[in-house]
Amino acid sequence: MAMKDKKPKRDLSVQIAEAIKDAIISGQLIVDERLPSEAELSLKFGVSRPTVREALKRLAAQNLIRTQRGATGGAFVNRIRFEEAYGQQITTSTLLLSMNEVDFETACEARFMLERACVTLSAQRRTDDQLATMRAEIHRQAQPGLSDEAFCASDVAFHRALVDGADNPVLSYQLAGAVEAIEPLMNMVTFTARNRARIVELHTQIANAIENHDSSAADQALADLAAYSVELAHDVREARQSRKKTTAPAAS
Amino acid sequence: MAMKDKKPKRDLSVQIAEAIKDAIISGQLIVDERLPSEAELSLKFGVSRPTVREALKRLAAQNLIRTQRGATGGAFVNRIRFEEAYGQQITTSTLLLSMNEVDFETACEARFMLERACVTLSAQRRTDDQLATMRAEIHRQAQPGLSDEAFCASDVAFHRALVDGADNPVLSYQLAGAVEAIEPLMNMVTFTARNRARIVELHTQIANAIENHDSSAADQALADLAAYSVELAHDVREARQSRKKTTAPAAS
DNA sequence: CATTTTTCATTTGTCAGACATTTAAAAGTC
DNA sequence: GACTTTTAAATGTCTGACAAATGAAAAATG
Repeated sequence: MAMKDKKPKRDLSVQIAEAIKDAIISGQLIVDERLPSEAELSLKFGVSRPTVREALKRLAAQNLIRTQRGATGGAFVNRIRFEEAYGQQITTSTLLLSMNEVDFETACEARFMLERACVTLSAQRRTDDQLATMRAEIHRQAQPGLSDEAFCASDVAFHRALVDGADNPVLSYQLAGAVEAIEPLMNMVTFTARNRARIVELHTQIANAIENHDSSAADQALADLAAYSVELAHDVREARQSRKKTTAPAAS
Repeated sequence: MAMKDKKPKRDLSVQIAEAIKDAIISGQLIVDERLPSEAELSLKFGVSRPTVREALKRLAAQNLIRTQRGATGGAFVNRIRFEEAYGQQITTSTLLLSMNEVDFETACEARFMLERACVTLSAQRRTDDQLATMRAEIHRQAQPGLSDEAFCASDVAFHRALVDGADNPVLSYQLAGAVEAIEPLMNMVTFTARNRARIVELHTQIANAIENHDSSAADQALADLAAYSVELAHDVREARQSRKKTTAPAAS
């Protein structure tokens, strides 16, 4: 006898949320279309209004619908925009990393490999405005009194401009998660003046290559930056481990 | 006077959900930690239990928590796993594409640029098992009686194996969205025998390059496949437009 | 008639209390 | 000790109600 191994008994609000979600994905419900009112949905699914509401809240949390109060209010199918999708992407990526499923090297490798996929296009398509942003961030990074957090934030802004230079929102969307999610890990690094000088140097190489529409030079500079980031993280980890040995010895 | 433009009045369940979410992201609540019961949360936030429940359902929809009934039950912080994150990623990517925010060329470009970021690593690290999977899918794709859907599914499986060859879960996670989300668009293409032969040929080139650990050859073959995909989609669009002209003439 | 104001019905947001169901631990039984 | 029963705690669901928002219709006003 075939067992239905996935559905011992699923919560009603989950079932309802999935039914509506499928209707949206399959196109039965189109963008900006109004769903039936909660009372109508209660009748339709044969459940109480709180249950329907929990289902709708699940969908709202995924940005699939928005709700509006008032006479002509209700729940409407949401057009998912990149801005909102960014947020979800960043949250998920951040948690995936912070929950120890991924070590720094792996995340860093993924981030730079993805970014290298962009620079080829960025070298071809970058606008003067995006280039100016990159230059401005480099200039900021070279200033002496900058805090580590501000340095990292500028680093993110630099790479954001670099990625946006590819002029492909799908790439920007994907990279947003990869670049920003790694920022907290980067923030644990204490950058020495020498580290910063090297990073600024590499950033300048990238900007120069982008300015000259030189894809391969940009790719090479980014590869160097990737290697240097891993190296830095490696040093940090070693320093931490030696500190650990000092505080908790006899771990052979 | 400075207006608080973002917070005219946010719903209580949203506020509570965000408070808990921040606690999770900031590490105040760690993985598998139990949240207070719904009754306790009601007291703590000064709201009713249904409101707390709606907040918890929002978090559950984002896979941030799971709930369990019974004496030792409650809401627990979820360890986000790649498998679950895949699902969200694919859903979001699919909707972003299907809601017309993105045209096929853009999505296709992003997908193949990202995939090219993987093949370098795949060429270095692929296991014999992954290579065998790729060969098997190629063999399936070459069979004559295959439906378009099955051909596309095999295409996805092939690229999935290719991506997994990079042995980097973060890359696999990112690519899963890009590759699978585009499948519905690919399914609209009716593949002729000649199309398939060309795709199989390119897949074989990729597999050969991966087998020989030849990164640049793999990259080149994938670039060719990208160009061919865009070409195919272009033909499909033209055919559709000419069909449109036939049914609605006088469009110059 | 045109315009402004008021009223009003609709819909979501929130609350209170209750019962059903599930689950594991505690108590009881052999 | 091993097994069964009871019990308490927690989520899941229901009912009914009121509050708040909001647009539209109705009424008042010029």
